[in-house]
Amino acid sequence: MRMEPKKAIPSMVKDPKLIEKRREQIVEAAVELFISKGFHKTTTREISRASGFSIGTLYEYIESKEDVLYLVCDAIHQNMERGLKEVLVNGVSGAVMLKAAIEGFLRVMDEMQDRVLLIYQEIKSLPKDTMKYVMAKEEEITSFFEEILHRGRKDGSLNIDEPLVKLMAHNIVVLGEMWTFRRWSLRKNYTLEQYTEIQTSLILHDLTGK
Amino acid sequence: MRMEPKKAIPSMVKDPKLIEKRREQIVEAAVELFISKGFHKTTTREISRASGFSIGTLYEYIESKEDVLYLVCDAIHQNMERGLKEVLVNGVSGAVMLKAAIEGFLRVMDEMQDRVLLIYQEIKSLPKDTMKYVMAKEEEITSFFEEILHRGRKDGSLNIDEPLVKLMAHNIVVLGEMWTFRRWSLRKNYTLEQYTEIQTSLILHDLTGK
Amino acid sequence: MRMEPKKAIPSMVKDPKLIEKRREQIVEAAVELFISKGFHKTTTREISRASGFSIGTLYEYIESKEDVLYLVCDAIHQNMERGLKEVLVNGVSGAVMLKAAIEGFLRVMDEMQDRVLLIYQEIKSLPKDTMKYVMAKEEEITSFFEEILHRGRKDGSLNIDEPLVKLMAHNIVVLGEMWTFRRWSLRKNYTLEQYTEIQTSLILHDLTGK
Amino acid sequence: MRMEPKKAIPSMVKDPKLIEKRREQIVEAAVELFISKGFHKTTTREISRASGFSIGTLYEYIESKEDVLYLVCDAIHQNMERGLKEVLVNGVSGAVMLKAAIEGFLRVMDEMQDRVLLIYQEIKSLPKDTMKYVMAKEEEITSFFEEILHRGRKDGSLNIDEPLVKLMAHNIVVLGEMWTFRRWSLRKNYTLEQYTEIQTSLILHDLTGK
DNA sequence: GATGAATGAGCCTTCATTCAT
DNA sequence: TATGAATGAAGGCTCATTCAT
Repeated sequence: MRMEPKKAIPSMVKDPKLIEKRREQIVEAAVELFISKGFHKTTTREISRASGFSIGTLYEYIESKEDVLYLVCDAIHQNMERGLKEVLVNGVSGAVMLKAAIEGFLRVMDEMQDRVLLIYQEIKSLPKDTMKYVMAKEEEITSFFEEILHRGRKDGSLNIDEPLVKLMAHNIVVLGEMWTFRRWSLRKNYTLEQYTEIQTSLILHDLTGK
Repeated sequence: MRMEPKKAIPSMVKDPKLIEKRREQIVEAAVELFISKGFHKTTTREISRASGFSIGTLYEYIESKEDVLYLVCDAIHQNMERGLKEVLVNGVSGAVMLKAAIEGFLRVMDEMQDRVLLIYQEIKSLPKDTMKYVMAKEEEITSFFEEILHRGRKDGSLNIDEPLVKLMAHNIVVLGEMWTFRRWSLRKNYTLEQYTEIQTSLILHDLTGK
Repeated sequence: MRMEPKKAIPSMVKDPKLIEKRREQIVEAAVELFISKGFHKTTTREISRASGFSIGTLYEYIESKEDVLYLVCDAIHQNMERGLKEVLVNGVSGAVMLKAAIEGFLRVMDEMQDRVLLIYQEIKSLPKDTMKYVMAKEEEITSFFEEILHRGRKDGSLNIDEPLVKLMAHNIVVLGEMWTFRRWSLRKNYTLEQYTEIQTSLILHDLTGK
Repeated sequence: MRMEPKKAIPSMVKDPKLIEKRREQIVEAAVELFISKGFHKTTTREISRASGFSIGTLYEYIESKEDVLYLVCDAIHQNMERGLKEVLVNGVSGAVMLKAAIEGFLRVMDEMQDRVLLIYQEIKSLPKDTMKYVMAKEEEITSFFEEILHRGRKDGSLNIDEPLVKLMAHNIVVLGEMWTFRRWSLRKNYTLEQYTEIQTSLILHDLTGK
């Protein structure tokens, strides 16, 4: 999984350690606020207050409110990536790996549902330019599954045509996202375990015939 | 497909015909604006101007900016419903009907992609109360596919367990939505026809074994 | 009691009977609204609705919202005058007449408290020009008591110097007004009868020594 | 004279000294504007401009336009209190004290006539809740005279029955207010000195027989 | 005469951002 | 580095008044 370049956000402060620390505070505060009130209804004052410092200080570490949104999206993606990497088991067939990856992915999506939803709903508020960085991350996650599918294709454990790989990877990712943004209905009818079990077996049925 | 009740938006104007006409103008203007700039960045003045009348007149037909968003969401859903209904063929098996419905649904989603996206991204800006009306519509669409699946189950043309019906309906709807909100990637790799063909065959493979 | 000239308010309508009728409707509706919400917070729409006709019709009988306020003030003053005139007894001494007049005046003020207050609080919203007409009415009421005092002075029943007459008249009128605009405190401690009794005896004590 | 609690108006600014200073500027500017144009016809922009800062800054020190009105009323009352306190002479009989108090009170009312009028005419524009604070001040002033009357009653210098005390205190206060809100007529006929002399002697005549 | 839809100036308030300390 | 007071453009909404029907 190749890492996408980050967007560099200028800061008035020199010390990189401090920048990192402060931005962590900002993100932690902002995530909660964005989730509960949305990006537009959250004020910079609220962000600075919840971050534990003044509005002036906030602007020492960012250049605009939208930077905070970028920082937040980026941090969320980082978390997702961490969760995905933990799931990877080596020395097994692509099929086995896929099953584990889907299960792990759905577990991560379940834990991060509010954050996933946040990205989906607020991404459009990013400047066109910045949005690309975030979309790239999204693509990265898709390619995570693409790679597993490829591996299974090569080792013969998965029965899938080349042109189908990309789409199937999308399907899997959407499976996870749908658990977050259709939760109002899905939760009423299925537990995470049930959901995982059914969706996994549908996918594997398609790809292995079993 | 049972119709959900609409939220009644009070108007200062008495003539219902006129209300309908003006609200159509409002919706037409607002959809474009919301799609291109987003709900929050669109001003009420812009809406009124694009609708062809003054800000005062706009407020004769709505009570708040959020009402416009509701009107827009409602109109979009109505269009979707119309599209879906046209697709229904009678006197055929559930399986055949499902295939046609998916194709038709994807066609509709493709035509309305911007609008579908709009609903997904701005729905959270609706007052909690109003949001329910819009979510109900969303559920309605899902149940459209649920009913087809049920019919196929009964006539034996579809092989699906009862508890799976709801989830499969969701899967199908998400299939359509994903064509709109992952278009940045899907379009690069698949045409609508390819997408339809692959997804339909995956679904039918799951449900008919063929 | 010489009548002050009224301000003439132009109307689009020719029939004077109709004008009078409509304006009565307007006043009746507006008084209630002004009392409960104040002049500024009452809209012309509300006035027309409460009057029983459309906003367009309202403006056939007035030229501005302030005209309504004038109409209202004028009607209230007319009522007060009517009340005062009823109180006048002839063929008695000035002292007896004064006692009766004060009692009657206080009764009228008690009955019309909300309206009296209304004039006091909203009079400043009248155009400078129009305000004069209303102030003149106020002066008229004062001179009502002035005349009684004069009569008592002449017939020897009241012991009062000429230059004191005007001030005493004012004092009496203010006595009545104070029952309306200090009611939040006076009502807690005195009934109208007690209030009347005390104030009357204070006045008469000053003017007759008894 | 027991002090009534003030209504606390939240401010975005932390420094209490600065808050006080800025609010003084606001009050100074707003009093003039309210007197000349009335509360409703004065805009917040005018207030901020006349205060010497921007509209944004104005709202750092208040939460709503009505807060300004409260601030203004409160400041006026404070001035009145200061004026009243200066008038108090100790070590004298209640009767002597009363005479001095009335004279002082009328002098204060004369100096502050526009402001007194302002309170009377705009108090109703305050939120019900806030109005109570202002009314309490009004009561406070009445009780200032009540106390003097009580003292005179106790030391035998004033001849007044207990139940009459409250009403007489009201009468005195109204005497002062009437000098402001009937000035259009009183000024034409009496100077402040004449007015004071006559009213004082009427009161004292009632209370001492002299 | 009556109606009521249309108008738009103008109001109060918010909030991202700056900059002197 | 940190602070927080100051700024003012901009936004949502109201309402007195007009005028075509």
